[in-house]
Amino acid sequence: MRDYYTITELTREFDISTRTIRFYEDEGLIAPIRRGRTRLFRHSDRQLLKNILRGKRLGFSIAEIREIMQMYKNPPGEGGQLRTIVRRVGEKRRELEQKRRDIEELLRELDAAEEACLTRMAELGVAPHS
Amino acid sequence: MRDYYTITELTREFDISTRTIRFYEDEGLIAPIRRGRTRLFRHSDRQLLKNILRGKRLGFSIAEIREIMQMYKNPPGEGGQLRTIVRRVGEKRRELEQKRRDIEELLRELDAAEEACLTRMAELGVAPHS
DNA sequence: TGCCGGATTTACGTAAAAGTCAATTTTTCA
DNA sequence: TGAAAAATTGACTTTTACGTAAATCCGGCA
Repeated sequence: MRDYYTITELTREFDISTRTIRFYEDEGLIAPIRRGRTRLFRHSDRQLLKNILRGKRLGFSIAEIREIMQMYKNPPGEGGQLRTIVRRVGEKRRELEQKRRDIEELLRELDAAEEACLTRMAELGVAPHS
Repeated sequence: MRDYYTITELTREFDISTRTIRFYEDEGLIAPIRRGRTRLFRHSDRQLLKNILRGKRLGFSIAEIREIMQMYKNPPGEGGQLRTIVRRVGEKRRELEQKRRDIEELLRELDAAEEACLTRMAELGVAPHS
Protein backbone atom coordinates (compact mmCIF):
# COMPACT_ATOMS: atom_id res chain seq x y z
CA MET A 1 0.00 0.00 0.00
CA ARG A 2 1.56 3.22 -1.26
CA ASP A 3 1.70 6.32 0.85
CA TYR A 4 0.67 8.83 -1.75
CA TYR A 5 -1.10 8.99 -5.08
CA THR A 6 -0.15 11.50 -7.75
CA ILE A 7 -2.80 13.53 -9.45
CA THR A 8 -2.45 11.60 -12.68
CA GLU A 9 -2.89 8.28 -10.95
CA LEU A 10 -6.21 9.49 -9.63
CA THR A 11 -7.28 10.90 -12.99
CA ARG A 12 -6.65 7.47 -14.52
CA GLU A 13 -8.34 5.53 -11.75
CA PHE A 14 -11.50 7.61 -11.76
CA ASP A 15 -11.46 8.74 -15.37
CA ILE A 16 -11.60 12.43 -14.62
CA SER A 17 -9.26 15.29 -15.59
CA THR A 18 -6.65 17.05 -13.50
CA ARG A 19 -8.73 20.17 -13.95
CA THR A 20 -11.62 18.46 -12.22
CA ILE A 21 -9.51 17.43 -9.24
CA ARG A 22 -8.02 20.91 -8.90
CA PHE A 23 -11.50 22.34 -9.17
CA TYR A 24 -12.64 20.23 -6.23
CA GLU A 25 -9.63 21.45 -4.31
CA ASP A 26 -10.48 25.07 -5.13
CA GLU A 27 -13.98 24.36 -3.86
CA GLY A 28 -12.54 23.14 -0.61
CA LEU A 29 -13.73 19.55 -0.98
CA ILE A 30 -10.26 18.03 -0.75
CA ALA A 31 -6.94 19.32 0.51
CA PRO A 32 -4.01 17.20 -0.62
CA ILE A 33 -0.66 17.98 0.93
CA ARG A 34 2.18 19.50 -1.06
CA ARG A 35 5.74 18.62 -1.73
CA GLY A 36 6.95 21.90 -3.17
CA ARG A 37 4.11 22.81 -5.48
CA THR A 38 3.20 19.26 -6.34
CA ARG A 39 0.05 17.76 -4.86
CA LEU A 40 0.30 14.50 -2.95
CA PHE A 41 -2.94 12.63 -2.28
CA ARG A 42 -3.31 10.48 0.81
CA HIS A 43 -5.67 7.53 1.06
CA SER A 44 -8.13 9.78 2.84
CA ASP A 45 -8.00 12.23 -0.06
CA ARG A 46 -8.68 9.42 -2.46
CA GLN A 47 -11.62 8.32 -0.32
CA LEU A 48 -13.02 11.84 -0.28
CA LEU A 49 -12.73 11.96 -4.05
CA LYS A 50 -14.67 8.72 -4.27
CA ASN A 51 -17.40 10.23 -2.12
CA ILE A 52 -17.53 13.35 -4.27
CA LEU A 53 -17.94 11.30 -7.41
CA ARG A 54 -20.65 9.22 -5.81
CA GLY A 55 -22.50 12.43 -4.99
CA LYS A 56 -22.10 13.57 -8.56
CA ARG A 57 -23.56 10.35 -9.91
CA LEU A 58 -26.61 11.00 -7.78
CA GLY A 59 -27.01 14.46 -9.29
CA PHE A 60 -25.93 16.50 -6.28
CA SER A 61 -24.32 19.88 -6.92
CA ILE A 62 -20.92 20.80 -5.51
CA ALA A 63 -22.64 22.88 -2.84
CA GLU A 64 -24.81 19.94 -1.80
CA ILE A 65 -21.86 17.59 -1.77
CA ARG A 66 -19.97 20.00 0.41
CA GLU A 67 -22.91 20.14 2.79
CA ILE A 68 -23.17 16.36 2.95
CA MET A 69 -19.46 16.00 3.58
CA GLN A 70 -19.64 18.46 6.43
CA MET A 71 -22.30 16.29 8.02
CA TYR A 72 -20.15 13.30 8.58
CA LYS A 73 -17.05 15.26 9.30
CA ASN A 74 -18.89 16.75 12.26
CA PRO A 75 -16.48 18.24 14.75
CA PRO A 76 -17.13 17.98 18.50
CA GLY A 77 -19.47 20.91 18.02
CA GLU A 78 -21.91 22.60 20.31
CA GLY A 79 -25.42 21.34 21.10
CA GLY A 80 -27.34 23.55 18.71
CA GLN A 81 -24.99 22.72 15.84
CA LEU A 82 -25.40 19.03 16.50
CA ARG A 83 -29.16 19.38 16.34
CA THR A 84 -28.82 21.26 13.07
CA ILE A 85 -26.78 18.44 11.64
CA VAL A 86 -29.28 15.84 12.80
CA ARG A 87 -32.06 17.81 11.12
CA ARG A 88 -30.16 18.12 7.87
CA VAL A 89 -29.28 14.45 7.91
CA GLY A 90 -33.01 13.80 8.12
CA GLU A 91 -33.65 16.04 5.11
CA LYS A 92 -30.97 14.39 3.02
CA ARG A 93 -32.28 11.00 3.99
CA ARG A 94 -35.74 11.89 2.74
CA GLU A 95 -34.23 13.23 -0.46
CA LEU A 96 -32.32 10.01 -0.99
CA GLU A 97 -35.40 7.95 -0.28
CA GLN A 98 -37.26 9.92 -2.93
CA LYS A 99 -34.46 9.23 -5.38
CA ARG A 100 -34.66 5.57 -4.51
CA ARG A 101 -38.38 5.53 -5.25
CA ASP A 102 -37.68 7.33 -8.51
CA ILE A 103 -35.18 4.64 -9.43
CA GLU A 104 -37.60 1.82 -8.65
CA GLU A 105 -40.29 3.43 -10.79
CA LEU A 106 -37.96 4.03 -13.67
CA LEU A 107 -36.59 0.49 -13.49
CA ARG A 108 -40.15 -0.87 -13.70
CA GLU A 109 -40.82 1.25 -16.75
CA LEU A 110 -37.62 0.08 -18.38
CA ASP A 111 -38.67 -3.51 -17.68
CA ALA A 112 -41.98 -2.84 -19.40
CA ALA A 113 -40.29 -1.15 -22.35
CA GLU A 114 -37.89 -4.04 -22.75
CA GLU A 115 -40.63 -6.60 -22.63
CA ALA A 116 -42.62 -4.68 -25.24
CA CYS A 117 -39.58 -4.72 -27.49
CA LEU A 118 -38.95 -8.43 -27.00
CA THR A 119 -42.59 -9.26 -27.66
CA ARG A 120 -42.56 -7.22 -30.83
CA MET A 121 -39.33 -8.85 -31.92
CA ALA A 122 -40.83 -12.28 -31.37
CA GLU A 123 -43.77 -11.31 -33.55
CA LEU A 124 -41.38 -10.18 -36.24
CA GLY A 125 -39.34 -13.33 -35.87
CA VAL A 126 -36.20 -11.36 -35.03
CA ALA A 127 -33.44 -12.92 -32.94
CA PRO A 128 -33.21 -11.35 -29.46
CA HIS A 129 -29.50 -10.58 -29.55
CA SER A 130 -27.23 -9.51 -32.39
CA MET B 1 -61.20 15.00 -13.70
CA ARG B 2 -60.54 18.07 -15.84
CA ASP B 3 -59.71 17.79 -19.49
CA TYR B 4 -56.84 20.25 -19.56
CA TYR B 5 -54.38 21.89 -17.22
CA THR B 6 -53.14 25.42 -17.71
CA ILE B 7 -49.46 26.16 -17.55
CA THR B 8 -49.77 27.92 -14.19
CA GLU B 9 -51.61 25.01 -12.65
CA LEU B 10 -48.66 22.83 -13.54
CA THR B 11 -46.11 25.35 -12.31
CA ARG B 12 -47.90 25.38 -8.95
CA GLU B 13 -48.31 21.64 -8.74
CA PHE B 14 -44.69 20.88 -9.52
CA ASP B 15 -43.12 24.05 -8.21
CA ILE B 16 -41.34 24.98 -11.41
CA SER B 17 -41.53 28.11 -13.55
CA THR B 18 -43.36 28.65 -16.84
CA ARG B 19 -39.97 29.23 -18.38
CA THR B 20 -38.96 25.72 -17.38
CA ILE B 21 -42.04 24.18 -18.95
CA ARG B 22 -41.59 26.17 -22.14
CA PHE B 23 -37.96 25.11 -22.18
CA TYR B 24 -38.96 21.45 -22.08
CA GLU B 25 -41.36 22.12 -24.91
CA ASP B 26 -38.60 23.78 -26.96
CA GLU B 27 -36.48 20.72 -26.28
CA GLY B 28 -39.22 18.52 -27.70
CA LEU B 29 -39.94 16.67 -24.46
CA ILE B 30 -43.59 17.68 -24.32
CA ALA B 31 -46.00 19.02 -26.92
CA PRO B 32 -49.13 20.50 -25.38
CA ILE B 33 -51.88 21.43 -27.78
CA ARG B 34 -52.81 25.03 -28.44
CA ARG B 35 -55.98 27.00 -28.32
CA GLY B 36 -54.88 30.13 -30.13
CA ARG B 37 -51.44 30.70 -28.69
CA THR B 38 -52.31 29.39 -25.28
CA ARG B 39 -50.95 26.01 -24.23
CA LEU B 40 -53.34 23.34 -23.02
CA PHE B 41 -51.84 20.37 -21.21
CA ARG B 42 -53.51 16.98 -21.35
CA HIS B 43 -53.15 14.33 -18.70
CA SER B 44 -50.52 12.69 -20.84
CA ASP B 45 -48.57 15.95 -20.98
CA ARG B 46 -48.74 16.19 -17.21
CA GLN B 47 -47.54 12.61 -16.93
CA LEU B 48 -44.63 13.32 -19.26
CA LEU B 49 -43.73 16.33 -17.15
CA LYS B 50 -43.73 14.13 -14.07
CA ASN B 51 -41.37 11.73 -15.79
CA ILE B 52 -39.07 14.55 -16.82
CA LEU B 53 -38.86 15.84 -13.25
CA ARG B 54 -38.19 12.36 -11.96
CA GLY B 55 -35.29 12.11 -14.38
CA LYS B 56 -34.00 15.48 -13.21
CA ARG B 57 -34.10 14.40 -9.59
CA LEU B 58 -31.91 11.47 -10.55
CA GLY B 59 -29.40 13.81 -12.16
CA PHE B 60 -30.07 12.95 -15.79
CA SER B 61 -29.51 15.66 -18.37
CA ILE B 62 -32.20 16.75 -20.80
CA ALA B 63 -30.51 14.73 -23.52
CA GLU B 64 -30.53 11.61 -21.38
CA ILE B 65 -34.13 12.15 -20.38
CA ARG B 66 -35.04 12.50 -24.01
CA GLU B 67 -33.27 9.25 -24.77
CA ILE B 68 -35.03 7.43 -21.94
CA MET B 69 -38.40 8.75 -23.02
CA GLN B 70 -37.80 7.53 -26.55
CA MET B 71 -37.20 4.07 -25.16
CA TYR B 72 -40.63 3.52 -23.80
CA LYS B 73 -42.36 5.42 -26.52
CA ASN B 74 -40.89 2.90 -28.94
CA PRO B 75 -42.82 2.90 -32.20
CA PRO B 76 -43.49 -0.35 -34.09
CA GLY B 77 -39.90 -0.05 -35.31
CA GLU B 78 -37.75 -2.39 -37.30
CA GLY B 79 -35.78 -5.32 -35.93
CA GLY B 80 -32.41 -3.62 -35.64
CA GLN B 81 -33.91 -0.60 -33.92
CA LEU B 82 -35.67 -2.84 -31.42
CA ARG B 83 -32.39 -4.53 -30.58
CA THR B 84 -30.78 -1.11 -30.14
CA ILE B 85 -33.47 -0.13 -27.69
CA VAL B 86 -33.09 -3.36 -25.76
CA ARG B 87 -29.37 -2.74 -25.49
CA ARG B 88 -29.81 0.81 -24.29
CA VAL B 89 -32.41 -0.26 -21.78
CA GLY B 90 -29.79 -2.62 -20.40
CA GLU B 91 -27.27 0.21 -20.13
CA LYS B 92 -29.69 2.51 -18.35
CA ARG B 93 -30.63 -0.29 -16.01
CA ARG B 94 -27.02 -0.78 -14.99
CA GLU B 95 -26.66 2.95 -14.51
CA LEU B 96 -29.71 3.03 -12.27
CA GLU B 97 -28.49 0.05 -10.31
CA GLN B 98 -25.22 1.89 -9.69
CA LYS B 99 -27.16 4.90 -8.47
CA ARG B 100 -29.13 2.64 -6.18
CA ARG B 101 -25.94 1.25 -4.68
CA ASP B 102 -24.67 4.81 -4.26
CA ILE B 103 -27.84 5.69 -2.40
CA GLU B 104 -27.57 2.72 -0.08
CA GLU B 105 -23.97 3.60 0.75
CA LEU B 106 -24.75 7.21 1.39
CA LEU B 107 -27.74 6.32 3.56
CA ARG B 108 -25.52 4.11 5.69
CA GLU B 109 -23.06 6.93 6.14
CA LEU B 110 -25.81 9.33 7.09
CA ASP B 111 -27.03 6.80 9.64
CA ALA B 112 -23.55 6.67 11.12
CA ALA B 113 -23.23 10.46 11.13
CA GLU B 114 -26.57 10.82 12.86
CA GLU B 115 -25.72 8.27 15.47
CA ALA B 116 -22.42 10.00 16.17
CA CYS B 117 -24.30 13.25 16.68
CA LEU B 118 -26.86 11.69 18.98
CA THR B 119 -24.18 9.98 21.03
CA ARG B 120 -22.28 13.23 21.39
CA MET B 121 -25.46 15.04 22.35
CA ALA B 122 -26.19 12.47 25.03
CA GLU B 123 -22.68 12.99 26.42
CA LEU B 124 -23.32 16.72 26.51
CA GLY B 125 -26.72 16.18 28.09
CA VAL B 126 -28.44 17.99 25.19
CA ALA B 127 -32.07 17.20 24.35
CA PRO B 128 -32.38 15.31 21.04
CA HIS B 129 -34.95 17.62 19.46
CA SER B 130 -35.44 21.36 19.74
C1' DT C 1 24.20 21.75 -17.35
C1' DG C 2 20.80 21.53 -20.38
C1' DC C 3 16.66 19.49 -21.61
C1' DC C 4 12.30 16.96 -21.27
C1' DG C 5 8.01 15.68 -19.51
C1' DG C 6 4.83 16.24 -16.04
C1' DA C 7 2.67 19.58 -12.78
C1' DT C 8 1.06 24.14 -11.69
C1' DT C 9 -1.06 28.71 -12.17
C1' DT C 10 -3.78 32.10 -14.34
C1' DA C 11 -7.15 33.46 -17.14
C1' DC C 12 -10.53 33.12 -20.40
C1' DG C 13 -14.13 30.08 -22.72
C1' DT C 14 -18.28 27.25 -22.89
C1' DA C 15 -22.47 24.22 -22.70
C1' DA C 16 -26.57 23.18 -20.15
C1' DA C 17 -30.54 24.69 -17.85
C1' DA C 18 -32.91 27.72 -16.72
C1' DG C 19 -33.84 33.01 -14.75
C1' DT C 20 -35.16 37.70 -15.91
C1' DC C 21 -37.08 41.42 -18.38
C1' DA C 22 -39.78 43.84 -21.65
C1' DA C 23 -43.08 44.08 -25.10
C1' DT C 24 -47.31 42.06 -26.76
C1' DT C 25 -51.30 39.44 -26.96
C1' DT C 26 -55.03 36.99 -25.10
C1' DT C 27 -58.41 35.87 -21.81
C1' DT C 28 -61.50 36.66 -18.36
C1' DC C 29 -65.24 38.58 -16.20
C1' DA C 30 -67.38 42.48 -13.66
C1' DT D 1 -66.82 46.52 -23.40
C1' DG D 2 -63.07 47.48 -21.22
C1' DA D 3 -59.59 47.00 -17.86
C1' DA D 4 -57.00 43.79 -15.06
C1' DA D 5 -54.87 39.39 -14.99
C1' DA D 6 -52.65 35.75 -17.34
C1' DA D 7 -49.90 33.92 -21.20
C1' DT D 8 -46.62 34.27 -24.90
C1' DT D 9 -42.39 35.48 -27.23
C1' DG D 10 -37.69 36.90 -27.80
C1' DA D 11 -33.58 38.44 -26.19
C1' DC D 12 -30.31 38.73 -22.88
C1' DT D 13 -28.20 37.13 -18.36
C1' DT D 14 -26.72 33.91 -14.87
C1' DT D 15 -24.90 29.84 -12.59
C1' DT D 16 -22.54 25.54 -12.45
C1' DA D 17 -18.88 22.63 -13.56
C1' DC D 18 -15.62 22.17 -15.66
C1' DG D 19 -12.48 22.69 -20.66
C1' DT D 20 -8.60 24.80 -22.80
C1' DA D 21 -4.55 27.45 -23.65
C1' DA D 22 -0.37 29.83 -22.38
C1' DA D 23 3.25 30.62 -19.49
C1' DT D 24 5.99 28.94 -15.76
C1' DC D 25 8.14 25.76 -12.73
C1' DC D 26 10.46 21.69 -11.13
C1' DG D 27 12.85 17.13 -10.68
C1' DG D 28 15.42 13.70 -12.82
C1' DC D 29 18.94 12.25 -15.89
C1' DA D 30 22.23 11.92 -19.90
